[in-house]
Amino acid sequence: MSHRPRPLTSFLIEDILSTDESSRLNRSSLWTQKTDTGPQWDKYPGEVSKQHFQQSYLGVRKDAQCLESDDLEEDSRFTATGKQKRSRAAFSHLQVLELEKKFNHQKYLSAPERAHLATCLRLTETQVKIWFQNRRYKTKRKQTKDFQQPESCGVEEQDILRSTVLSSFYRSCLYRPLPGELGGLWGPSFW
DNA sequence: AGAGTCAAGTAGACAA
DNA sequence: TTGTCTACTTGACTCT
Repeated sequence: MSHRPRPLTSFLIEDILSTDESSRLNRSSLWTQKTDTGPQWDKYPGEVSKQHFQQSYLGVRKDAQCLESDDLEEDSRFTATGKQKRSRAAFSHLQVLELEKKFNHQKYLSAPERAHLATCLRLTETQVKIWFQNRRYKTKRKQTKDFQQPESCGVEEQDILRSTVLSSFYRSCLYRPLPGELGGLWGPSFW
């Protein structure tokens, strides 16, 4: 069986509008990822701008039909040389927010902490690990850049972080939390 | 169209 | 040997 990356906008709108979680899971199980990432069905809504949402809305049904009627789209998932295209999961703003919160608190995670965070955020441990690796490198790069460009030193990292996360949140104005997100980690006290 | 972003891939180093 | 680290690079995607 070949591994096919899930297209970014596939089922996006239906995922958001549907309240039938099991049907969403069934559809997402059509796809397996190249890595151990697993289906990413719950990760896209928060990353999509209103404009992109509106554009996607027109095409999503066609997209879903193609997927259900199989291989019409097959060619688009592979390069001209027959190699599989690489997929890039887009974490939801809430996942990023929680990762950032954790990162602010501690730059390195132990294995149990990583496992716990991964479970809470419905990510794999590898995704959490890679995110922290990338985040540390990003921070270091930024510090280097700031050192070379002292005029930008007035802005605190926390402010940049906050604006990034918030703008991501406001952009994705169509986000609706899943039932499971309303309690626990994303409870009312969170905001 | 080109620049920027970011998750994932790669390579080499290190520790247990 | 295995797992994780840094320091990049790659490739898909978004924004302007």
